[in-house]
Amino acid sequence: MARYEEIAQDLRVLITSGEYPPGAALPLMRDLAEQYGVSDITMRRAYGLLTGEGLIESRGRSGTFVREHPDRLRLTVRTRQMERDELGYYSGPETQGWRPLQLPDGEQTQVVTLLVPADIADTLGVAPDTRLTVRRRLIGDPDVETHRQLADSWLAPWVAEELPLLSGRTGLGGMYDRLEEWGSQPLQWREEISARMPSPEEAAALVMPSTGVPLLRTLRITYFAEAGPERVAEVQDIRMSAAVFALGYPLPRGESARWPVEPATGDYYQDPPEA
Amino acid sequence: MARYEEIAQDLRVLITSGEYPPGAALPLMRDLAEQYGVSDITMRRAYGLLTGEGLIESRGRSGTFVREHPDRLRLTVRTRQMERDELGYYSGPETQGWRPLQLPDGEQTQVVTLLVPADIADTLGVAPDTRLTVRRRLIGDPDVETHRQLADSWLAPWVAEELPLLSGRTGLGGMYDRLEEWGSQPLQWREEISARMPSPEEAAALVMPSTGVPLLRTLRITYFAEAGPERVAEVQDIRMSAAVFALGYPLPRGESARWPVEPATGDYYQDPPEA
DNA sequence: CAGTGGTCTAGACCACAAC
DNA sequence: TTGTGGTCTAGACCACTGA
Repeated sequence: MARYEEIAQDLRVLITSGEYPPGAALPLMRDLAEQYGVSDITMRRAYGLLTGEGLIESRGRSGTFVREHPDRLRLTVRTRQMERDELGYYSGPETQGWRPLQLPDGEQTQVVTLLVPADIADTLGVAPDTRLTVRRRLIGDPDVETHRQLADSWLAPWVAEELPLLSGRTGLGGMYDRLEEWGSQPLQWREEISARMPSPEEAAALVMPSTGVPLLRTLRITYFAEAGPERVAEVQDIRMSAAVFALGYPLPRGESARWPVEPATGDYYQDPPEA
Repeated sequence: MARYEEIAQDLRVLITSGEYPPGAALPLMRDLAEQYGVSDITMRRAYGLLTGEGLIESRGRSGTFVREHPDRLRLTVRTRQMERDELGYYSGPETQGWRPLQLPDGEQTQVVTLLVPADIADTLGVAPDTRLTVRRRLIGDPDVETHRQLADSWLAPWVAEELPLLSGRTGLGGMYDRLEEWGSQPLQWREEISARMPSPEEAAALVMPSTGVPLLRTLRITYFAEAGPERVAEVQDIRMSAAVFALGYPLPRGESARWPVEPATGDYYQDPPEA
């Protein structure tokens, strides 16, 4: 084990045992380096390791502290609201005050053409290197800056072709109604939850550290399945800080619904970074 | 922006634009350092940043590569099986071959007394610094070393007192039946999903990198609610690599079930690291 | 203005991978 | 054997925080 790993391990024990409780200040890097008889840089690596694990955080030039575990918002999906609403996010009493926020470019809704993330391409049934139009929104609590979610809506090409829905004043809520009329069958929804590290842009938009805290990601999939094989109409990609949110699902008693379980592909972020 | 961040950004663009596709080898650190006219260490930091984001990985001494996104297993819970089964994990056709694996100490089931993670203490209704007995298992596919889940079962103190269940040959499956008899009401289940970075021990047990890939975490909560306020009997803490697993939930049509939504507390790993 | 973390360099040695 | 990433050091300067 490398020296910096040993030191990190020492600190880990002190932190998880409660010696340094959440919020406590850690010793100065310089002091500890001297104590251990290692160089500045080696000590920094030890601290860096723990930062990457989400155990500690350095606050600018005022010290290094044990990370507090903030309360997490437990969110549940409400299907009925989803059917009416055009906002792609989790709702409930705790999200009453939520509204669209400004994206980095100053808009509330951004419509751009991007490379489709690998797992969404897979779900939509398009080639992995396809570019599609995506509708992006940032939604959250204007008063609590960390309570926000970034939501992308990807429409299947056949939907975009069949229905002139994206334009004008037809919200997504209206779209679901129209789709059901058009397909003469009810839509179904499912969600697939995963996690990965955020891109710098995502971290900035969601006001979360870009290291130590993962992104919790929900793919909300809208599809027809009643007649014949599954036909995916839309995939919403909802991203939020895993330090701030937890997602809840009731488990119905008895046999739960199932769907095809072919392996999904993973993804990593595909947003075009500003070069 | 620091020099190493600029360089990382350059590489990010090359990777997400497909210039360096998944699996491709990145230039040697030494070469790039020379090209950019920076020191070795600065270039290492740039690479380290991208590693922490999960974009690239270095394979020992054979080079640095763009991370492949492996197929993710999409898992669904089957409630019926859960009622019968004593194994705390997600099941379905793709987990047919799964069985208990050996924990680092060589056992299949480890029963130890540990500090309760903050969010589980909260759910169980015990003080944050309580120590409780936990039953730990590692379950997975013996043939695919990354297909594994680490599951801890925490019993509420009142359950441990009321029923002599932990000992002997009474599995958890049996426990649920007995609990329902005892309480003369059906048990209910819900799941709360979150993510955080793994501890080194968790990363080792789950055969995942300890950096760049988050841990996907499910709290499966067993409780009585029919008569009076909610009474939590057990919390299972199921952890898996977010690069390998995604969790799926069907959304029932209409009003979905709800439960109390007080903020949950966050957690970080509390396992006793070997000092 | 002192304290503290952030960045950067030049140079060195090691250990394992792949041939 | 060579290539490659991993680790470590001593020393320096910067920039923001907070008294």
